[in-house]
Amino acid sequence: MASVPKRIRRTAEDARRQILDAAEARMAQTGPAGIRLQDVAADLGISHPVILHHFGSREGLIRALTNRAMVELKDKLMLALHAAEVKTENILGEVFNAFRGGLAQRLAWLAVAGTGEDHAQQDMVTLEIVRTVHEMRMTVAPPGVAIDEKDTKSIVYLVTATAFGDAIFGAQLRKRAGLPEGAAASSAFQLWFAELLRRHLDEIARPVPPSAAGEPSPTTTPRAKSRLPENSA
Amino acid sequence: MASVPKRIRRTAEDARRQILDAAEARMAQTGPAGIRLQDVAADLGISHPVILHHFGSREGLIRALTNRAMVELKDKLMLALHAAEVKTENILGEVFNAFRGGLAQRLAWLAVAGTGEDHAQQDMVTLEIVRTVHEMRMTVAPPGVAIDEKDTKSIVYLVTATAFGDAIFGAQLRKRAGLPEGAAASSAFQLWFAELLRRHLDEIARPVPPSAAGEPSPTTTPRAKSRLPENSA
DNA sequence: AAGCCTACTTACAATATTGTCAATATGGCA
DNA sequence: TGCCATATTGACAATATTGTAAGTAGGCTT
Repeated sequence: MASVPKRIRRTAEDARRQILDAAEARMAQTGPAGIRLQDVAADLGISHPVILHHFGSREGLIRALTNRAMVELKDKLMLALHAAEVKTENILGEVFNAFRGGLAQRLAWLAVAGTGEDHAQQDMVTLEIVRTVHEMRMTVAPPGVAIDEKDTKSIVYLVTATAFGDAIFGAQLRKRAGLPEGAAASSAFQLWFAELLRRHLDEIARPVPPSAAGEPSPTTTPRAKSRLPENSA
Repeated sequence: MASVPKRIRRTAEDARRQILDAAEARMAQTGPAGIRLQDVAADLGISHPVILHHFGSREGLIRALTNRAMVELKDKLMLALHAAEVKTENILGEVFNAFRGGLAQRLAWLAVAGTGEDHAQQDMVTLEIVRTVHEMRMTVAPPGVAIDEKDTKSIVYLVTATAFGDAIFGAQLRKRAGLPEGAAASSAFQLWFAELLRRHLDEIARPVPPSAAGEPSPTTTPRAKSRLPENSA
């Protein structure tokens, strides 16, 4: 009768991974407030001090969760960027794909749930992303076209902010704005946004004589003013 | 000695307003988790059951907070739209101004903090915004150009999502992406984004023959496909 | 097979936080 | 001036949740 094993002893690595998985799943359902040690432990069939044993505190769990999400984002982005290779047209689509699967929403929630300290890991990941994107852009750029690193940083910023905003408020805003819901709608928005961005990239890639930085004629297609504004201060 | 009034008796309206102000201020400092009845009450020098008396529950307080923020957003947007009037160039700048002062961040936090029910008020506000924006666009549009309401809805969605993403992750992302911080940086980003959007609006305003709705040629400048994608499903 | 490391458990502590209830006093109003 | 509605208070209840401590047991090494 008592063939039920009283205890399952995992390796520390396995335990950590399973706990992170459970916490992630719970957060996906109930939002960041749903990460309660007792509940997460219950989902795994363990007692909640196990979580404290492996992560030190609830904050430690959230930190680990955030770090893992950041690494996942980085890996997906790197994969996407290298998959697109020189085919510039597809890069943006690949990048948007990297944010899919609730990853952006997870990161957004974690950013709100966290108390906001110890961003060392996240900072490193972000810098690596910016660096890689910039190298990609310089590789792709036709000779004679200088890519401003500020421009890369701004693009990374815009894409990230938009993806996050879309992830958090997507469902609510779409419903309230009267747009259809579901994955198709989000995908359609991403296509539209990618098109918008690609237009900017096309203009960057076009070499402009340095003296022609005047005002764009508003009636014709505004092709000048392609660079991002120089951030003063 | 005891000239200190033992009790200050406010009107119900005043009490509600003061409580909302205090909760708002506290949230601005400590995030959405900082809205604790005891702390908010302490800031006002009252006891925490007063809050429960006026708002029923903590959820009620957060609902009221959200509603007030939504109304504030609506008022600011309406003011901005009517201030810009027919001058299309400035509309986007005005709209971005409406999101300033931490309003977007407040709304974003509230969206995360709330349990997500009873969106009636917010839905009404959103619909009114969409309706007003659409009327503005139809007024401004040159004769012979039909403005698709789906396009308006998508634009409202994009602007809102981006403003929210910028509000939540702005500071963090800017720092991590290596962009300068401060109001100037945010303003520069808003200028750049407004420019991006204006380009889209310019293309919309250009009347297209209805038969030219085919596939865009990928190699040349993608000038077709200017409308937002039709959302299937 | 013995022993050790440590993952795991049970029980408990500590605290914070929302919410209830009866009593009080305050300002308007008759 | 006296009454009344209700804003406000203080004390208490209920519960949830993080964290601690000491002991137990599982599996790997020797």
